[in-house]
Amino acid sequence: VIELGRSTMRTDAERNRARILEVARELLATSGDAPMHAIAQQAGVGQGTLYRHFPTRDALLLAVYRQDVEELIEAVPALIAAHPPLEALRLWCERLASFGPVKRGVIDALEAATRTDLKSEYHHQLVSAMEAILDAGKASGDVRPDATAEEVLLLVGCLWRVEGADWEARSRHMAGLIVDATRKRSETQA
Amino acid sequence: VIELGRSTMRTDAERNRARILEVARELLATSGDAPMHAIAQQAGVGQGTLYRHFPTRDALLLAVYRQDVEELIEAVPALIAAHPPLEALRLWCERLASFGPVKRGVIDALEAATRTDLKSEYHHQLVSAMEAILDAGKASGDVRPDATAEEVLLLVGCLWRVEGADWEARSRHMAGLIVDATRKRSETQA
DNA sequence: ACCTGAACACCGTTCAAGT
DNA sequence: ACCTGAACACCGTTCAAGT
Repeated sequence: VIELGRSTMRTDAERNRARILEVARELLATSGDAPMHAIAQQAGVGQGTLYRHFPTRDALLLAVYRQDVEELIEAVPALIAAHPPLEALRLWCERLASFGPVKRGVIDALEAATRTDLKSEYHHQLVSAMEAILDAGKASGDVRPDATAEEVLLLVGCLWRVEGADWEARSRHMAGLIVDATRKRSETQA
Repeated sequence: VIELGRSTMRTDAERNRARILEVARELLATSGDAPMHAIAQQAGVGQGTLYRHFPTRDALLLAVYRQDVEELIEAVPALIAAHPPLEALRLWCERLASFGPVKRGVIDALEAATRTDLKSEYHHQLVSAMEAILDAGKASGDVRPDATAEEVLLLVGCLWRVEGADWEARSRHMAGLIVDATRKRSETQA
């Protein structure tokens, strides 16, 4: 049979997969390092089933946060269209930060994915998204021409690490610092 | 007997401790996640001895990189004395980056230490060191008054993550971005 | 006092046997 | 096809027995 992009999965398999993702998202949000066996048990499946759907721990983590990451990537064009570049960058940072410390696993998963296969699909997409923002800013003269997408992404990655009670206000403030780091400086530079 | 700060350790114990540190530094530089048992074996001691000297893996990591961290902290006063604040910050960033990707374990160890006991001795010292730089810059009017030591430290932490062939030039460039993020902006701000 | 190394607990991953 | 769960390999940590 020819494999279509569609679900050629058996119904029970599909249900299991969905249930695993649901449970994993729940457990990982609270404990962060929930063991695989606990996820399988809570989902009511054997460990083998878990590994059939997600061949490795990192694969599961990435799948759990895939939606968030994709949303982040897809949001970029609209942001660029609706706002001046630096404002778009700031809004994107805040959206990223808004996932909050609870979902800090996203970036860990991404980092892991980036490290294992250096040409990770998502890594490339994230770089492209950031490049779109920066290029718009360079065209309008708001963003310094020497800022690269990779390094700004690295800076933006810090937002996930903000902890504590007022993480929301503090990460917003840090987003401002990052935006200013990419801003083209006036001629009166030191 | 009264415990002095001095070495009341038996000579063999002291030699073991030194040898463990030496071997650990070596192994961790290459593999990064070298197992405890391998370190003990390579050092020629039992696992119990390893744990007698360093009660946990994090403790060992921190001890291995203690020298680097202390050097980083102690370098601050001289930098402030010899350079204008923003230049001091830049030089400090570069010194930090100069440890290179090989020793990336430093920050991992620090992060782990910070997470386990939130009032980690070194975390506090690092914040104080960064505050000294920023305060000097705020006094001279070069640094924006709203920049906090914690957030700048978070940004600086990204420097460790720079990888690839030309990591040296790229981390130097990122240090420039971070310095600009803390710079007080002229009145002609958007 | 300090050292040794077998043993424990735990976790990611695999696989023979089931349906 | 897909599922189950016992089993394997590995790693951090402990502890009874040695010197």
